[in-house]
Amino acid sequence: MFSVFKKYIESKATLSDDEWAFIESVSNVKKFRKHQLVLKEGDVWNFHAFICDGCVRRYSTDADNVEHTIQFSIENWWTGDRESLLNETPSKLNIEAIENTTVLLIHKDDFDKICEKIPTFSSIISSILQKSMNTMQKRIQADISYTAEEKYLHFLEFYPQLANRVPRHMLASYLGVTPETLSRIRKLAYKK
Amino acid sequence: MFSVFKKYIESKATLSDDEWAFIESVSNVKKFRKHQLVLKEGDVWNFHAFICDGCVRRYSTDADNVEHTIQFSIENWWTGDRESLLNETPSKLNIEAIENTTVLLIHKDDFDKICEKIPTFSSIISSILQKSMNTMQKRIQADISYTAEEKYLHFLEFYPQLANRVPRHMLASYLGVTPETLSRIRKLAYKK
DNA sequence: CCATTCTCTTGATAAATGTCAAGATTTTTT
DNA sequence: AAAAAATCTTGACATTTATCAAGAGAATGG
Repeated sequence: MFSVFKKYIESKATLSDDEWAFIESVSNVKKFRKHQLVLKEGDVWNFHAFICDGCVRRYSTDADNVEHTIQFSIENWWTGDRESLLNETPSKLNIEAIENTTVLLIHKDDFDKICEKIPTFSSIISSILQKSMNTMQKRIQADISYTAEEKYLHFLEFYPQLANRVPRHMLASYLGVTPETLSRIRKLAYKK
Repeated sequence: MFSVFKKYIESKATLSDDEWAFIESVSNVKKFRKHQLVLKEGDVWNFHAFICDGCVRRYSTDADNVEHTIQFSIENWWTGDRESLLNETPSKLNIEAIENTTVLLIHKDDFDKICEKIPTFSSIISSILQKSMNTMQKRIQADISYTAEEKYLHFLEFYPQLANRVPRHMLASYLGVTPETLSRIRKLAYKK
């Protein structure tokens, strides 16, 4: 599964064999069954995590025990809890495999070493961060501007692969509506 | 006004006189009157922008000409349009001074040079980016989890300085509700 | 393959928020 | 200081979304 990661990085820049050897030496490939937690609320998150295969969702649980899905991540995306990673505080999030999933984990200390040793890698990562910020900003824009129906259609447009892959009640919690509302929206959208 | 920026950076790390001289040589301090646009939709944004004094808001305008405030930034924060900066595409956003505002602008090419020459600076910036991502994520969580009233109270809690500084209709558009709804929420919140 | 559990949909009703219109208040301009 | 413009609030009503309850449908485990 390391090859998936290698292919992903090499689509952005070329690294030497030595560099790859180092990266591989600090990489851990771990498999999670559907429903297993990659990160459990309360634990400190110490990794950078790349999805080689499968699908996970990041979510928080509110005072009424309702789950709110912050993000879905599929193969060739990253996941994790940046807040816990950065501040070394217990995470307030859960990350759950919603399919059988293979994750490549690199401990943050090792990750920092890679970035130090390999400036190319470092700049790839920073460009990924930038893109990820753009994505988050678009999400915020959608959240404050759109009606529930518009949010759903927007999601379909931007993540068509995901719409059929994630359970609907999780999609509802991602969009910030109840499953019932999503169900009704879908019914209306079909008619059009 | 350069001193404000210097003080901000020096609260995080120390740079040499030479390094400061270089940074200052590529910095542009620009003043904006209340209501003036720092960035106009359609223009390409080429800068990194630090607010020395004042307050701006970043907003988009939707198909019905309704404005949606994405973020407020005051002194000691950054502003700009990362998407336009990164992709060199016309911006879809406006940035408006909502007070008389002083901004320190550094052209992206110069900014990249600073980061190359001064690794300390570069790592300060990347840690700021990380924090900013955490903030955005919390915003997303609030947007999908909270009722309008909770969003307002949450805003008061996290940005007490801002609540009295920004016009209410802009705050409403930041929270994703109409000015009328915000007005009613405030009335209820007082009673409690 | 059946039973159980989980997920999705539908209906009835309640609650939250939006829309439109008008008046009060504040700010800006002259 | 007065007039004009912009902002904020309030009321009546419409629309959207949530809640609760029930049943249909799908996935899961023995």
